Amino acid sequence: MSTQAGVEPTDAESSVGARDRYTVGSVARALTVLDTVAAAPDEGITVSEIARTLGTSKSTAFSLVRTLVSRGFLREVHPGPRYHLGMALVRLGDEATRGFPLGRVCEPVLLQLSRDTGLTTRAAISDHGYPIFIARVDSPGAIRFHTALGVRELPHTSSAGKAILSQMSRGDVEALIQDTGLPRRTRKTITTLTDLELDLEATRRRGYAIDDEEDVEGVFCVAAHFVDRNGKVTGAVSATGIKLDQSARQIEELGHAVQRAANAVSALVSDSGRRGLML
Amino acid sequence: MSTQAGVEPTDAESSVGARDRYTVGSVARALTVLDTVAAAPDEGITVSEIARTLGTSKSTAFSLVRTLVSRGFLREVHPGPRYHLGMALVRLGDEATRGFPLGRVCEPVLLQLSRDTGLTTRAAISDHGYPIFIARVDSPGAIRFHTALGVRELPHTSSAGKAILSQMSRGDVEALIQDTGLPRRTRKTITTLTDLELDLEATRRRGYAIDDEEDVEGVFCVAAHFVDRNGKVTGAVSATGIKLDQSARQIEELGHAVQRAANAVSALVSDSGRRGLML
DNA sequence: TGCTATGTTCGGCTGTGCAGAACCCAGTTC
DNA sequence: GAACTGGGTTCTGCACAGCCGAACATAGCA
Repeated sequence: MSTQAGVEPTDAESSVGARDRYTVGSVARALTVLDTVAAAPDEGITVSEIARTLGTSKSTAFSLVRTLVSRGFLREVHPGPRYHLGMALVRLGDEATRGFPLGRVCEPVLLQLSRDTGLTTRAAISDHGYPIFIARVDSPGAIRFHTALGVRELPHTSSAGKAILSQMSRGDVEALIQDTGLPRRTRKTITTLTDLELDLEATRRRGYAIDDEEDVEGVFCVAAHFVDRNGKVTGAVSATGIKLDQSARQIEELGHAVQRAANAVSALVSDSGRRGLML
Repeated sequence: MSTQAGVEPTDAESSVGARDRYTVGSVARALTVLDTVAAAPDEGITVSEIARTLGTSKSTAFSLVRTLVSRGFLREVHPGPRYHLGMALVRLGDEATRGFPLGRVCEPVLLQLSRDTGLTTRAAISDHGYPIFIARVDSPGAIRFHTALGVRELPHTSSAGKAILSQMSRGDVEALIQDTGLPRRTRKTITTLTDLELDLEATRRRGYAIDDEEDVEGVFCVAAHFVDRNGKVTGAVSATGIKLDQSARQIEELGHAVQRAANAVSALVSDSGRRGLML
């Protein structure tokens, strides 16, 4: 219950390290290189910049980069040697998604929902209450949201997160919020526990969650949770578009469409006899 | 021109190593772990198995795995600790595809083509003549091909490869075939240079390439190349389905649909003012 | 022509990552 | 239930691999 104590398990994992005595340093460094390159702007990143963010010498960063390049995890783009993520990551990423059958199961549903609504649609799995998006179908329109896959989003600012939270017990929600807090993202972000409880109650009543510019200004989002064969909440389906003063009726229609999609996913999940669908 | 000489650049990259003096061993080992896990069957792989395929001690493999797990590149699935590719690879893979804008550009076109034909559609870029698929839209139907992204396919067994080859000079094609050979995949695979030349000539005449069970038994595939703003061939669009005695008319219609899609990609590529679209 | 940025190469010291052995633990088999 | 056979985990010590720093090459800029 109380948080101030907390035995002392947070000691080692304070910084990025998480060195649990078996961590091999150079590998951890190399992985950090990958993260660094991923976070770099579109035009790529130089060895020197990598060395700076890693806090290592240029020659060390150079060796790591060369190793990653030789295996296709990074690619060198001239001029002025700049590095991008490589083909091997496309390959492994594609393969990794196969490990989450849920994503593949959702895809046709997302496709249909995207066609019906004209919006970008996504599916998230619940990682202890946090939504992690694992599948996406971009809207046919020109507007592109930079919606990353595989990252743990905040539970209280995304509609998918709130759809998941709405099905958790009050105690679990409070415990989760203890950990993560309620950081503000926009002026409309929910920042108090009572407001969150109210919103979750409303979500339960109407059957779908709404994110009205609470995560990103100008972005509107609706989501509904889905369950596995045992009724356990495993994730949510969401549709995202730009905020343009939708009428209450439009929102309701959208909400129901998303709900139908989520139900379809629930059915497909129960259907696919294979247990698994882990996480 | 001649291939037999070849200064001596193939010395070091003989085995998997490619240790160009700056390679850091433990990182290379860790990357091999990722490849190993990726190649493992769906139910995952154990530390011991990894150690065996790596040819290292259990404890070494254990350290590497722990490091990768702590960073989310692998995930542990009980019971009987088995490892799968992790969420970080989904994230980086998704991010990596952003580095190939071509993929994102193609997506709506592939979506449309998939809707029109009911088939799985893909886009490949040409890596020195070899096709590498970087985008895919699965067919809505139940049949799923295991079509991996990011892997270098054989040029002579895939329709995308032949579509690309058909636009290369005879000399370049011969040089390429010298390197890769014409390995047989099915009983219908083209295995002689003259047959290949004939097929490429036919491809040029009709404007699209056909793979009639030449790569996988029972799989039929049609592809057309696309070009960048300078007219340089940068890749191909393909549609894949099961072979079911399509009529000549049906094949022709399919071919033209794929051609239209490829032309659409060419237009979009030239259109998107940004040079880049590298590789 | 300097100046400062980059990438690249080298050699030497130190620390770390490796192997191996020992230890658990769970499931089989007799 | 004992013996056996996998698995995973822990520990120690040594050798060498991986770091750093310094030096060099090169490119852009004032």
